[in-house]
Amino acid sequence: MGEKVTIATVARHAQVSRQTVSNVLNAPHIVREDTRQRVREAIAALGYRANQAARQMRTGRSRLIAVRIEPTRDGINGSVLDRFLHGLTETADAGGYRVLLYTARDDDQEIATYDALLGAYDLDAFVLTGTKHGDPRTAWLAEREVPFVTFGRPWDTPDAHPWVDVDGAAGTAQATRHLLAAGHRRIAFLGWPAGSGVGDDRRAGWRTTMAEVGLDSAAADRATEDGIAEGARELRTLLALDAPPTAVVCASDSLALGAWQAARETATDVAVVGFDDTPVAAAVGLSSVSQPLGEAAARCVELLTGLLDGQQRDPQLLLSPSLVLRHTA
Amino acid sequence: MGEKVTIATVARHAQVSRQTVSNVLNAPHIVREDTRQRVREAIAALGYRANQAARQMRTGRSRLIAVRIEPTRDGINGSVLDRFLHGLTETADAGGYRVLLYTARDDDQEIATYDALLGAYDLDAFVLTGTKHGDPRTAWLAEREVPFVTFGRPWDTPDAHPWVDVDGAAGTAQATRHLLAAGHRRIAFLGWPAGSGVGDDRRAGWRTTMAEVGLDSAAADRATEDGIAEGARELRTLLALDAPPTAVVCASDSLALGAWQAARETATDVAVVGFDDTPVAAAVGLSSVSQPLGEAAARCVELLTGLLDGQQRDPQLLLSPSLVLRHTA
DNA sequence: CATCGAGATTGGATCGTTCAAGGCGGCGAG
DNA sequence: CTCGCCGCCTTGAACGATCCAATCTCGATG
Repeated sequence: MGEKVTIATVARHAQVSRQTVSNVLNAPHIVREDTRQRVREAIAALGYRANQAARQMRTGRSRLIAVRIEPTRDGINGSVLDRFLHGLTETADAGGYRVLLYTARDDDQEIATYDALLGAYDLDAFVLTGTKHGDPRTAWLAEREVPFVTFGRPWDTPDAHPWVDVDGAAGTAQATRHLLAAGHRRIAFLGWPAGSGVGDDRRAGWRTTMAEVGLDSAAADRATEDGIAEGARELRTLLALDAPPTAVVCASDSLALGAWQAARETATDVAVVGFDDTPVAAAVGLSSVSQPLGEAAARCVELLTGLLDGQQRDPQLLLSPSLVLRHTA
Repeated sequence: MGEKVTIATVARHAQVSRQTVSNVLNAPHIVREDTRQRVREAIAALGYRANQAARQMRTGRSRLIAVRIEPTRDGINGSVLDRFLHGLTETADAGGYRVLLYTARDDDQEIATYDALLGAYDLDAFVLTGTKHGDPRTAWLAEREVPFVTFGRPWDTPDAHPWVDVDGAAGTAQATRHLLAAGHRRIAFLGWPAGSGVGDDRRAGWRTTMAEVGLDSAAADRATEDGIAEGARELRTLLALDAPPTAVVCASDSLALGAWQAARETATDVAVVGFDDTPVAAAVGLSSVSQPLGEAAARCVELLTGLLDGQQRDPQLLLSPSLVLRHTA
């Protein structure tokens, strides 16, 4: 098996200088057609691959993008990350970038990791999944002018940095409209305590849709921590109302699954729609709002590569989820 | 913000040569105690971080490990990868390595990716999740002496390369013993068609355990493709037997979920145990055999770093799964 | 025919690190 | 006293790419 093929090997083989080979790779338009052709053939014949380390040392860019992989919190909602990562990797590959993983227990440690990765590997960019109010991580990155995109809107200052997100309100609105069309009038919402951007957004979609058709919603609005048991508990309180709901829109599949199980236990016919279209929803036949994760990932990468290659494009993007109907609604 | 800190900056600050700084980092024992101390202080004071690209160019090693992220096949079983990846990333970080992702549609493309990654990034090692009979990927890697570990045994030639795996037979055996202890005698197995190493292994655990207590198992052995519908279908055929089983051990949570649903529909009391302890199992309360994924990942990394740093250790490792009891068994 | 200039090509320097070889002072042995 | 060795440190070169400035080529032009 041959000794390693460098740019010099290619140059010799194609009877040109190193610089010409480099130009063919990085600025093809300034090389004469036939020369370019000859160099390309030599590259193919020798199986030459540019050494990233050498390129990186000179240019300071690594063509590496970092993403955090989280400790699979819940399990039921956690597996969403999986699909996102896959999309990210695929799109990045297509653009000549690679995806590097990192973990962190908290924000401070995550910032320390940024520092380490930037220092040692010259990372080109970061993708953050989810942001919260007053996120220290985005501030740190922005201050140092490190390119990054978040999957999830910044809830305080909408234009602070590039982001891609899925329109949660549109998702719950769609679910609510579907239930209305099916004849339901008393439609409840099962969500998280006010204060989380994502949760409030999902609640808003339901509330405004109800208001649009002149239905009052205040009494049928529930807020609780995420979880199956919590979903079941809240559904029972809803059923205890004078005018119990005939359908429930939920902020997560965990809550939806709990609600569905509770409804079935009490032999009550209640339509349920979850959120995220997790494997669990698919497995038990739960209708759910599905996020276009692959597309979201692709857009994140496109935004980043656009940023890195200098071409500015619209740095904010809101995607629409779709409703997956199964047998619970 | 300061200009970049290189090894030369540290050397000047500590009043030594570049090489001495390098030695403190890579071979501390050959540097005198007080000098070492002085250099370490300078490193800390300046916030120096070794530039990976430069190091890599010289040594040909990148401290990068690649893992394939799969296209989330089923969904129900797919989310296992997530936990494995997290464990991998965490352990790798601790050992000073980073994890790089890649995708591939088929074996040929995967091999092409190996080539590309090795050529451009000087990858140190690969982690493969799952192997099949006569896997071309392991052959390719072995031929080129690229370090790699598989999560999953090679079924043809057990000692061909380093691997970590979970003892599937032990898992189904444990499940079967649990059911026996609970008084069951007619215990069926719901698995995949013979020929897949993993599937045959899981079946064997059940069969030998049954044989040990003198119970015949042939009639209650079912083989089908993976899936919820398939699990439900097979359970119905089992219930149609003259002596229907009172319990079923399954090769996957998909099959188990299908079986459980079918059993409940027909109002038959059948104990069900799944395999993999997926989020779905947790959500619906399905008992399942749980693989120690975090530990498996950690061992994979340890094996690799051991290999890379020259110290040989036992290159094959079989971990024991554990039975998670919920309310289906 | 000499000159010009645009475009293509060339050689040298450079990025930050590690490797290979060599220097220097002190200690023990001949 | 001298030599050799050893421990500790320093110097020069190299890894493979890109950037920069200088040079070459060649057709067009005065």
